Amino acid sequence: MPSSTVENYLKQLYVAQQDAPGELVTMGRLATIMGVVPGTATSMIKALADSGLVAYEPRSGVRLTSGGEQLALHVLRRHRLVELFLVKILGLDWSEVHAEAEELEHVISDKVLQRIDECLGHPTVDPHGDPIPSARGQINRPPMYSLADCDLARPVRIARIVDQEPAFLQFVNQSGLTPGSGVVVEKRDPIAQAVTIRPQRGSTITLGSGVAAKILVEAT
Amino acid sequence: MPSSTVENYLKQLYVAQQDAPGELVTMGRLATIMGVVPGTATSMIKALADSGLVAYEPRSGVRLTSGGEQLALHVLRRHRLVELFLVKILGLDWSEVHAEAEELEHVISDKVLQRIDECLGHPTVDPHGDPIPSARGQINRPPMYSLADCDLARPVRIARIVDQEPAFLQFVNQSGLTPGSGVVVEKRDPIAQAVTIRPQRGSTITLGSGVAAKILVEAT
DNA sequence: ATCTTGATTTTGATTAGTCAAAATGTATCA
DNA sequence: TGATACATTTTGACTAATCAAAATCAAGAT
Repeated sequence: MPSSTVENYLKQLYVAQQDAPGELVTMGRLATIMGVVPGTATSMIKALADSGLVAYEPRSGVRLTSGGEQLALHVLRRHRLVELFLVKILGLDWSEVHAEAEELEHVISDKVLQRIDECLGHPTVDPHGDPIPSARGQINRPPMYSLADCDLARPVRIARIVDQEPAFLQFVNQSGLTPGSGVVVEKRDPIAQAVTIRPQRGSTITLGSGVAAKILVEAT
Repeated sequence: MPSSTVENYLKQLYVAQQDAPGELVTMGRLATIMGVVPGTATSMIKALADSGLVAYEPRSGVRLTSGGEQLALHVLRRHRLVELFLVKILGLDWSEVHAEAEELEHVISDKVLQRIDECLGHPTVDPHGDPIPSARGQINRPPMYSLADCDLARPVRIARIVDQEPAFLQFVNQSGLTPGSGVVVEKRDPIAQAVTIRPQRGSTITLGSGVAAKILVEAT
């Protein structure tokens, strides 16, 4: 059984790899993500490499092996199913479940996970719209546009929020931009780095383009 | 935040103290319960004593302080609410939830615990009949007789099973002796150390007195 | 009063995960 | 081609929790 620490390194490596597909994750980046000093990341990665979970290339970076990826996906599955469970069954708030799941993901047994999955009807996305890997580690990641790059004037549906900060999620909530809700991008001003949108319900809002890029949409 | 290890020591000290009220728990006993060598128990207890969670008397034993007891009760509350939750909401089997709760009890936040508690309607006993401490650390422990010492021929109700072994609990299940079910003790043979009982539904069974002592009952 | 026995405590080592700070590489810029 | 800047790795130290084995203590038996 991998420790919680190992599970966290693998999980974070997985999501870091998604951001820059094909590239190695540098030690500096990994250390920042994990909140440790770079030397700690180096020694941890060497241990993970010895267990065959990552491929480590000294002085250039690290990448998950397929074994490491399977484990990472399993952790991610637990995390996301737990999040949805906390929202749907226990009625916790959208914005706070990430932190809770961060702990629970390491102690949920396969049996409990299976019950949770059944109880939720084998869902495919969590409350933030993040895809839930299948029990066999399959994950489907349909290409998506964000409010920063989708078509103008065409109605779209919010599909995913790529930020787990409670404060940010609360803002998203109050602006009527939760996954599932409809919205139209009215205009973009590249100089002002601003995106003006009209939610289906709620008044017109202008977002900075950094924020707009964290809100993914799909065609209605 | 106390570590899982600390929480486990406190929890086990609490239950060990219940078995022999007023007495100190010896290092040997504690070591056996925790599955560590005696020296480990000694050094752990010294650390707990430094944090004010236990009162340690070298070479004679240890007892929880009131602070340590509050913490232990909090852990026990989480453990037992989680057990009931797993049975009632997720439909897990009676006999297997102890092991699951053993892990979950250390990572359930106050907020989640509160939702679980509400969701179950503020229950007072877990699936094995063990009392659930209140949020303020109150616990009511009504005096109880067991099948080994209650009145003969008087109908009683099974209230609590004092053993968490899955195999034992499955036996209890199959014998129709789950908490809530009715039973009559027909006779006891002190020489054979045997107790013969007739469950309300199910056929007459004879138990060894050690086993009978682990099944607590209350008047119907 | 001394011996023996068995529990308890102490000592020294180990593992996982971490940090601080020194040492080393690498890449870029002049 | 250096020199410099910055990332990376190494080294040494620390904490929590543990074990093995030696040392110590307390009590009862002789």
